[in-house]
Amino acid sequence: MTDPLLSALRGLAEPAPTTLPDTVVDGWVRLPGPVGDVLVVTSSRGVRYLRPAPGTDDVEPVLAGYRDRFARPVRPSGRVPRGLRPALTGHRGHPDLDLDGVTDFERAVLDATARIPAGQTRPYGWVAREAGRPRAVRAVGTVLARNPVPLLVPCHRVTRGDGALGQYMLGAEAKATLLRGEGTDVEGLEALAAAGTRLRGSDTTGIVCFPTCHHARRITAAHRRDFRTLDAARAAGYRPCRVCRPAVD
DNA sequence: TTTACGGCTGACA
DNA sequence: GTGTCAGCCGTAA
Repeated sequence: MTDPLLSALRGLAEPAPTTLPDTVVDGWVRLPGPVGDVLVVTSSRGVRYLRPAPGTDDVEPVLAGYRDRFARPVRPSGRVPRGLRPALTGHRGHPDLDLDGVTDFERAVLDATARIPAGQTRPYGWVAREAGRPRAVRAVGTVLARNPVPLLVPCHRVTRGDGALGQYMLGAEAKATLLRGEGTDVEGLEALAAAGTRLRGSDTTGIVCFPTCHHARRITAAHRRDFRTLDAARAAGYRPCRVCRPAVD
């Protein structure tokens, strides 16, 4: 005679049956991404997790990482959330995200990062300020290092304060590749960093921006003024751009 | 409760 | 210009 409880417990160790509703079990799918295949885990509410896919078919280490972090079961799924493919191929597309379980600070950091337009970059310090903790710059790096959904929350657009690209979960080279793919002039950024330029203003408007700000890029060479610090720009009579917000006024 | 740890930053040699 | 150090701060163990 079989003990029903033992039998049920044994069932827990088996792969989740495909008849389980999506609200209980999350599903993973492998998709091509801008720097190689990715594994994406989705709940009924949206994308929860994205990581580089292993070179082999053995996806178990990635799934184990997911279970460890979220304590939720996951099974293969053919379902691709709306907007995910376009988001991964550089087109407009914003799949729903399920950021359940992240702390308030983490959410604020991810939200701020998600507001950085494609083709532009912002420093860690900017993210910290936008997240409401201007001094938690280092902690922003920690949060982004464990971004559950890189590429979708574009942490590759967050750079060091001096303009250097900085580190990235998928490697510094991937960071540069992703930025180039979005039309960012990476070499130009590095040249600015080397020159100590952090802000760029227009002497016709008296406004300073981050160099990648859409407004900064329209300033003609004759009217361009580069600054090393915001204080220097202010001393010269410039005010921060209200779009890229190098500072709050 | 305490400690250690980072995708950082600014100051100083 | 480059290298080092201390400070910073939210998490996880």
